[in-house]
Amino acid sequence: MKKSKQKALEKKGWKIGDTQEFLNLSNEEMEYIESKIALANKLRAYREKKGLSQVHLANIIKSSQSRVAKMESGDPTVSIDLLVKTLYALGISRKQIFNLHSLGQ
Amino acid sequence: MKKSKQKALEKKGWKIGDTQEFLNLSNEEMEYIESKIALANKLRAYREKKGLSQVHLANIIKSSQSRVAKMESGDPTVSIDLLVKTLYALGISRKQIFNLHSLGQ
DNA sequence: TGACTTTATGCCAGATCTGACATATATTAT
DNA sequence: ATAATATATGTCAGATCTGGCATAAAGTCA
Repeated sequence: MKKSKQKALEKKGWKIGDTQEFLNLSNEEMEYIESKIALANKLRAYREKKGLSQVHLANIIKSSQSRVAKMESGDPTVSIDLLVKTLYALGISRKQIFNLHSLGQ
Repeated sequence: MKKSKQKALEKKGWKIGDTQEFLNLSNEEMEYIESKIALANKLRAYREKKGLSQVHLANIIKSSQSRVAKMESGDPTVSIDLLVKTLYALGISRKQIFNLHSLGQ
């Protein structure tokens, strides 16, 4: 893993510890973190595409501007659940987020 | 929404309330619940494909059999985060779960 | 049948997440 | 430059989630 990437993640608030510990981040952990960051990027892109401010989006989902900022920055205190719920609130479809088949109803 | 679907969700522990309230479940809420159930189904399919019991999987991810059972049944007390982390622990790739582009590193 | 394995359900203390607030730092327009 | 708007960061009480335990129910096999 590149040092630049470590710096980027640490800046986002992920407590990595020393380099040794960082290098030992398991693939699962990296996949999870990168999933969150990718969802965060998707959220920001959609919000901006709709011309909404973070305050406006916060009102729509009944949250706060600070939480929206944290969602979009990939803050470790934000769950994938919150990101997914927010993307749905913006009108994104399930197929646009997940590679999941229908429930076969 | 079909009555049969309501029954199925209520059996899983989703507190829907009366029919009126159920009918008012927003699209976002339905998308969210169905996303979780789809991930739950995916998890069970992968675990069984690998020939693992819930106990074995619980050991791998350092959790408990009961939590694995709840994950696979779409229990409301299980987060998408936990489902995603568990899928990654089983070796599923990000692309297999999300329609997300790489972070462009 | 009954022993054995697996999965499901209920519960709870401790851990994590959330909304909200305050405040700081951009960014934009004049 | 400075006012106005937008975004970022820190904190915390209350809400939600998690692992683990106990126990029930369901499935498997001799």
